[in-house]
Amino acid sequence: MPETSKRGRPGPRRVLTEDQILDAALTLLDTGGANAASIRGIAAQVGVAPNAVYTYFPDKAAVVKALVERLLGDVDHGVFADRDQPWRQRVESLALELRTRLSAHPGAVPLMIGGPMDGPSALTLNERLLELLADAGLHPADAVRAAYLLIVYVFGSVALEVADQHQPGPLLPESERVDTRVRAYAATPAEQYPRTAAAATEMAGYISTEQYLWGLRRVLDGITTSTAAYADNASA
Amino acid sequence: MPETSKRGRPGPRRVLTEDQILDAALTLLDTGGANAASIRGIAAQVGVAPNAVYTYFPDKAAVVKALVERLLGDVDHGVFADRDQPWRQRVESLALELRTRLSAHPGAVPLMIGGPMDGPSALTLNERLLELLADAGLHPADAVRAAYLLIVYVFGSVALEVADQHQPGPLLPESERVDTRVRAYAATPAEQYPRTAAAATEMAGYISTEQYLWGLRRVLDGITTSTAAYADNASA
DNA sequence: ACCTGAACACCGTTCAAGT
DNA sequence: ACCTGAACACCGTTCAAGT
Repeated sequence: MPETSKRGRPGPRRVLTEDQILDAALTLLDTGGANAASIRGIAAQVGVAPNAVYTYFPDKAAVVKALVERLLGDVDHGVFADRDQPWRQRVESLALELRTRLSAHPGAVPLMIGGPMDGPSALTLNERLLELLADAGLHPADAVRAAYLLIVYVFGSVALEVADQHQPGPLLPESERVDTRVRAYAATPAEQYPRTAAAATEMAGYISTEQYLWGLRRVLDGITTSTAAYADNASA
Repeated sequence: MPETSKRGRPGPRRVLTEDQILDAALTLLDTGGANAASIRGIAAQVGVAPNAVYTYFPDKAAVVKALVERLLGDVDHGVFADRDQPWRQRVESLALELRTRLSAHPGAVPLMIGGPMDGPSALTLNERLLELLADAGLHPADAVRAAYLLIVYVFGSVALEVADQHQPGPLLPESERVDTRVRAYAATPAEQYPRTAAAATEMAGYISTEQYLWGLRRVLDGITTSTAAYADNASA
């Protein structure tokens, strides 16, 4: 909340906005990885002294929290809001949208899962997911557990995917992503790890989004078979 | 590998071992959280100058890597090795063992998922999991995908659980763990997040291990219903 | 070969100014 | 009220010694 003038005289002028600071943090994150978003780096990026940042945020944790809040707030709720769509389709849309948003800023992912996601955007997302699962016919108790399972799967997948990339910077193109894992598997001695080594050839044509959706569908299958969920969709 | 004497004269003596350094790192991690394992802190802990650590490890990343390797190496393979047990039971045993090991050092969890898990212990674990799923009757291609799904679930669960705890130090006792989430949910305004707020009362008696096993079983259900896995176990 | 002191280039954060 | 320079207590890492 910028609040350009709150009372009396505004002082020698507020030369920045919170959003500019978050923009700078995101830029540093995108180019230098999770550790690049330093207070001093941000300050340099926006052209103020390091301690000027403390006029806008009480400490670095608050900057990170606000950044996470903004990123989660950017999630497009429209793609899974249509209640005429089959519920599994809606969950897949949500999961893909979330993954796309998170993958856009890999450097921010460790910051997200580094602390509790309890901001308004996270709560809203949780609320929408509970609504979706209620639409699916799940009892409230099941919906709560299922929602958490889905959150774990989505964030866990993205976190491991980001972790498997050694360098900072943008995530590799789709075609090379699972390849990181394949290469690691292929490099293992086949005598000691026969199945892992064999998996490398097995996974030759894999695409990371396919693996992501395969796992998501298994999770949805599990939820469907063990709850009162309306099984509106064949599994692929 | 300590290698007390490799050739000629050993120099003015090797006053430490790699293991002592890792012990010190773990101690700091356990008491001060993920950021407490600094090279300088470790050096102080073991009583040497900071740069002495660089005789044993090339840089901090190598220390972290060795620590992760050791923690994953501590996983007891015996608990899921028995091939006479139903395969789902064996997966549950593995998942619980892994969770116990990881939860024992919450400060190390961000370090684990902060980089690729491609050490010998991680590969061995992967190999054992592939064997287990082969025993279950899965085709190799399915086994590879299912193994990755299970890895994502286990590490994602532990990572989010650790993240939900604000303070460093040991993980809260079992009875208070999901409570952290319950409290966050209960604090939300019911008008804006009715389902999330209702979930708080729904989850009143939840135990974190129960939620963990519930999710794991849904994942196993999903794997069973969509592959050639031998369905040897009723779902709970 | 191993350890040390000293230094360099960083951090986050605080404090006493200046406007 | 907002920004600054200076400082404090930290980092990881390197380098030139000493033994």
